[in-house]
Amino acid sequence: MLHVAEAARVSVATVSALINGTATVSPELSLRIEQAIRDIGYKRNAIARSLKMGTTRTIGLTVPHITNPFFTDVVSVIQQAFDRAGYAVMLCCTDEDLNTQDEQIRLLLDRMVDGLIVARVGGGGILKGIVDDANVPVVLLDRVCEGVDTDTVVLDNQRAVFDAITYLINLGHRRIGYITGSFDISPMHDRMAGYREALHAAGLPVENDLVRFGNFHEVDGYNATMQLLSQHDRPSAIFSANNPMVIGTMKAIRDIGLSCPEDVSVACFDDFPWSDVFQPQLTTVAQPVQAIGEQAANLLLDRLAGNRDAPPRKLTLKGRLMIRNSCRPLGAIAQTASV
Amino acid sequence: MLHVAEAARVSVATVSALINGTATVSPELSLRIEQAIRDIGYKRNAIARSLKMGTTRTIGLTVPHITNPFFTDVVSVIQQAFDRAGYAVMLCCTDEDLNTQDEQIRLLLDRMVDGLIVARVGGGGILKGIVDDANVPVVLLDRVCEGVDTDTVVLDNQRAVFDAITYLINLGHRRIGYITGSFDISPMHDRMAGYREALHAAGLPVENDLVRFGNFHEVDGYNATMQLLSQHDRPSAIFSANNPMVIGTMKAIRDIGLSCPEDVSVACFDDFPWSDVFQPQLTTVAQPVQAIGEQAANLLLDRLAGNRDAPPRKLTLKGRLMIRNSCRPLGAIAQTASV
DNA sequence: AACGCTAATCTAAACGTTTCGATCGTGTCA
DNA sequence: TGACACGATCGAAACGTTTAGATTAGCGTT
Repeated sequence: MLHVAEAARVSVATVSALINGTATVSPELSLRIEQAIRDIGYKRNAIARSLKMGTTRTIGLTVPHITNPFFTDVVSVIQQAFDRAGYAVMLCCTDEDLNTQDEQIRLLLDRMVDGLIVARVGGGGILKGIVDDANVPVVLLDRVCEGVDTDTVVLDNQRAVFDAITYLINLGHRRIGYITGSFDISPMHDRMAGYREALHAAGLPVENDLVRFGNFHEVDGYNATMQLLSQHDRPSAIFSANNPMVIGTMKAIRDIGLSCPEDVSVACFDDFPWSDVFQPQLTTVAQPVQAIGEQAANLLLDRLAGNRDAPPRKLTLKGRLMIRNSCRPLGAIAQTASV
Repeated sequence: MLHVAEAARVSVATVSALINGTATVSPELSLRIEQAIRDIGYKRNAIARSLKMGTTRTIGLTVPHITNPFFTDVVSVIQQAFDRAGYAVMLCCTDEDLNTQDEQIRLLLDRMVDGLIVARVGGGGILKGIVDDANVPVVLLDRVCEGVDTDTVVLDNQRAVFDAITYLINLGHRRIGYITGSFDISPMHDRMAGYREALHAAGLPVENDLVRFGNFHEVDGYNATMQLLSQHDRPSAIFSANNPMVIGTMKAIRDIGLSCPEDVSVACFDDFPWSDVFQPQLTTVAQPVQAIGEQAANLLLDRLAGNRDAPPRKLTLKGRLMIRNSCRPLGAIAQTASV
């Protein structure tokens, strides 16, 4: 900028005024300055600007896994929204690990991001402190956090799973296996509640033998399914509360010599673009990824636009059961409803 | 930092020296300073540091689509690598659009990223100028760029497709449809060359009717496949040069009332985690995503470590044909090789 | 006792912006 | 004609660091 000012024989203040339109500068000088900018190929240094202005026009976004199509879709939508608003996005993967998450958040804060969207992992961590400091606005995505009072976008997980399990029950299933991730994160907790609620509503018992834990990876789904299917009285249906794990479930069913949906019905959380066309076509709970991403972006953009003191807003969106052919009717019902 | 210095009754220079270990500071002052840092909860401002140091320890990464699992996987690996090295990653999606890409790159450069990894789109743009300026190191990923001479990691696309098409030919297929993206980007060009080469090697003609263009989206694959299959002499096999389009291909096959592999064999580029278990199990060309990501990261990290003047390094990796059951033997061969 | 050496610490300039307040013509009005 | 307002421009401080070079104190040598 100094060089531009010299070349145009004006002060840096005038150059800045012209660039930002913060003061009127005469047509004559404007011309000279613009010429100098072109000649020199000047580009404003955003770092210096950030330092002075105290804002980076950058937000931080952390997700547990970037290879999970659900997060990918949401990230994509958020990206586009902030892109339109002239913000850059720093994306971090926390790998479902609390320490990593804390580290990433610290990194982002050090870099003076203007806001944070967090699909958090685990319980605790530095998140609460950051939200309470209220210095940078935080939006929680997909996963709420007890004691952390800030803008939030979540799914009505309990209801979504309730619907899915009820669907299975209506098909005649009585022993329904359930594969969950750690209850540390709210969706897993709420989804489990949906499972229980549906069973209760149908007068069915919640059997510990039918619930298995996994850590969000394909291999965990595989192991959990193996355990479920090795039981003497194996479940006739399995619901996977998390999408990467369902691949493992399908592999386990195959490896054990069974097939879906003939021997075992399967449904899971999160939809896939290919679910419609490959067999079995998975029955899934589809999340409104577009809406989730947009709402999260809007909440944060609103805070960034200056609306700092509004009370925390909690948005709850509805999932949608996508019925396909991976669940088969059982018993008497099979006669009439078979595909 | 000023506050810390005052609280510890030392100069800011001493605080800086302690934090960075750039000079020895007495145990006594160290103690006082550390105490003050804790009391105040001081965090070094990375922006101010960047301004002074001329380095942000942040790199820019642009990909055409973040929802494409191939890029997702690669991004994930790159992320981890830079994470380990203490760098942050700014991820941008260019949406397969040259203008967007130029804008994103400018944005990243304004923010003083230390390096750039680009899975570029289209031809031309500002990329060449940036590489030639040699101010910030650039690594090209997945897609080379004529006239842009810099570090590159690509697949041997021609060979990979040659192998896949040859496999189809060996199964007895003679009319093989081919769905490609725009030749603006090198992989599409090279993959097409592999298609031609394989046909030539087998003494088969390259028929224009069998080649269709799409723009990397599912719907493009759908339309292209519809056209291919509506021909009077329809192909017995279809190869999709790009992974999102293959979903469209499968949908078109279904919608037109045919099935895979009975009526039409299908193979495509890029592997999926679910290919192993859903039917038909797609025969694919798997890219070594882990290696691609790691190599790209290493190339850039090496430049960032100071190795600036080494001549551009071009890495070419090999794809691997994953044979599953989406392609069926045709004619005489069918007798012996049928699954 | 004067000197030099070393280690510890500090002062102040710099990085590239933005912005407040000052300055300087110029034209208007009483 | 003098006072005044106004528009255009500028000088300089500030943002929070790093760092070169200055300063100081302590200590062993001669």
